Amino acid sequence: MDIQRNLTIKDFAERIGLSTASISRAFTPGSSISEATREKILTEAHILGYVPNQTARRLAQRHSKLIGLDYPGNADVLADPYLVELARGVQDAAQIAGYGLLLNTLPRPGGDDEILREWILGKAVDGVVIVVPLGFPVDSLKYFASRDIPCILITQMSSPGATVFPSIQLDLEKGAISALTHLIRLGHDKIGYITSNTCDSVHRVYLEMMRETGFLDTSLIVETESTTGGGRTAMHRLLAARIHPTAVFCRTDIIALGALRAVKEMRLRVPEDISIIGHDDLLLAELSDPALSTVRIDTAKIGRLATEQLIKRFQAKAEGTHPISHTTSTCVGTELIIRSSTGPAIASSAVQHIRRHEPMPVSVL
Amino acid sequence: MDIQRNLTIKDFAERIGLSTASISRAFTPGSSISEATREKILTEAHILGYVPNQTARRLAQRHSKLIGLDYPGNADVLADPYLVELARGVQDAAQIAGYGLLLNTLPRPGGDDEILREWILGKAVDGVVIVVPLGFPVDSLKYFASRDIPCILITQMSSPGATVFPSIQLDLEKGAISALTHLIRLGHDKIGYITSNTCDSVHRVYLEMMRETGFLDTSLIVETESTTGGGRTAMHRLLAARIHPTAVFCRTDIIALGALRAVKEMRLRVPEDISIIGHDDLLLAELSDPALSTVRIDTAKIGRLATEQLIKRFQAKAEGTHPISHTTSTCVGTELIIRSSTGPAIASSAVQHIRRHEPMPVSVL
DNA sequence: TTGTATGCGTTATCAG
DNA sequence: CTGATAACGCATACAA
Repeated sequence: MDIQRNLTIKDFAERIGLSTASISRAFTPGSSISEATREKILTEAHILGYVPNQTARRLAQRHSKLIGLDYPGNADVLADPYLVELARGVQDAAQIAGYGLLLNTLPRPGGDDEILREWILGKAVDGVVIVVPLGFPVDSLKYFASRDIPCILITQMSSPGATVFPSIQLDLEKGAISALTHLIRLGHDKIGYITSNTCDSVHRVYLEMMRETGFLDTSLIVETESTTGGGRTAMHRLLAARIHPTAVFCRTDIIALGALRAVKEMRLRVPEDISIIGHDDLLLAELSDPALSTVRIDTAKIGRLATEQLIKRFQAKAEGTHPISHTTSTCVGTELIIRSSTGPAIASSAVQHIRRHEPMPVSVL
Repeated sequence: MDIQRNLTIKDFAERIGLSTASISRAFTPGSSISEATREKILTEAHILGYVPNQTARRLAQRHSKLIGLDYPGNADVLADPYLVELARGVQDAAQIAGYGLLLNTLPRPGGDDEILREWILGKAVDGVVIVVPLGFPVDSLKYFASRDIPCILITQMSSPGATVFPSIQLDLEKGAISALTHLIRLGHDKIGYITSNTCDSVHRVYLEMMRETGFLDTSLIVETESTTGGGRTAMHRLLAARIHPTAVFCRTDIIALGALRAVKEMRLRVPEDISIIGHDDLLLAELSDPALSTVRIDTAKIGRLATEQLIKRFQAKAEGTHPISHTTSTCVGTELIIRSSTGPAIASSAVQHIRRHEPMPVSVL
């Protein structure tokens, strides 16, 4: 019993003496076909190795069963643990619903949204999850809003343009406030801030709280990219200054990990000499030494949520119903996680002048 | 100038007074069309928002421009940094070549290769990269070898079944030998081994070298899953024994990170009291404290290599030429990276009896 | 170089 | 419930 290499629905139908329509129906749940013939077709199919051609199916059904994940501005999605977490949530939800996930990880010649054009206008995907970095011109996406490929945005709360698409909004304010309050209560008054994003709500919260408490010192703010290298360099710069902070709030755990390393390189202790707190609560956060205090945000869940909502939308569309508003938005909050990298600011003023060694040699660049 | 929602090639052709064939040709590099008309068509298309329907294209061209990545046995691809690295390489190479990547991350009802069936028999993908864990019955994949969807295996050298498909073979022996030699030269004679895989070449090398040197003690071997939790538990078990190792070789960096944590929980120092060496050289390896000595393997490169070879194969097939042998296999080796988690076994015998404190409280379970 | 007509493998429509 | 046939949107001989 040899298996034909290219068994089409027509061949298969002839082989078992039925019409192509019946075959098709056997593979379509909920279609009018007797259980007996469906059973027969399915077993025969398994024996002969017939599986409906997915591409043909998608063309006829006018959907691709594919979802796109786009992160405008950040090309290296799989290099950023935060985005991997997010992608994981999206992938899981997509696959559970029977959808495949397409990633956009490389910048393309012809602009960032070249692939979005291809996806949406070319109907390569049924929907797109767009992770919008703050400061990104959401209006540039308006072009796509009029097409019939649904999109959902993952963005920060009070971000402009959330009216263009439905969105999952991250409410980072409370978490940021908790983190800073935590440091202030520990007695810190020189609180540094290392960030990869100077125009988000976390940054705003930092500025406001520092102003309110009178601790604001803009020389304690360093902008860098969200890599360990960036965090390390930034922290070294903070430590090199005459007045250096006794606590540092890092916008991402990745930055915090780099900062942690820099502190160790200067032979200072965390949290005795300097407290460090991160943001995101990556898996790594718990693993570092000392374990990182951070602001937890369930990234995978956000991805899952976005995807489920997206799928719900174009399934509703397929059924002709539009029960979900076009500009629905769901909010997801954050939560302070206190581990071991933050502590009281007792001896810090003394430390500041005493501890000044050569940095340790760094074996790996 | 309104943009029609569903602009098909036919509509578009009529709009600009040309045939559908010309439109099609304009979007097909290397087809016989005058540069003038192509130019015109492309600009008009951009204005009117016409992009060829990908699905229809794929059907007509009989390929999906999609590649599948399957990891039989491990469902949680995106939770394992090692596999993420691999996926990154695959994704990059795929996207550069204009292919999308489909991941299989969830176990499916009806067996592990259910989705492989769908992919290969349903021609949902043009090719599949299969990451074969050791011990996996490669023969179960033979069923797919006869189909015309090319597969490539990523597997360990001297793994059976590499003749079924072309493969990228990981040569882990030299790296393992280097790692163990490194520990032996440092004076260690009680070398533990924590692994997630008891039937691979690393394990074999460990056994052989321990036998040769007369250091073999099977009570120093612990099997666990490749998670930090697994590594931690395993290390605690080793430390609880009467005779505990002065150095431990961990099969993965993830395990090593967990082990490192366990050592710290017992208030022992790395590498003064216990040396730890990992395997894979994840990004995290360099970040840990102390930085992890490990066996480097360029995982992303392997993914890239596999994908490039896969794409080359079905492009050759499309052109009717078969320049690449069906059982080509490429070897990729490893390299020892010495950082700070390994050191001489000087005081270890003393330590063994002196240091026995209560374990530190563990804040996070 | 261009246009015409047929095929890609399935689904959906409409009779029976 | 089942079968014939027209879409689905594009690519590609083939003819012009």
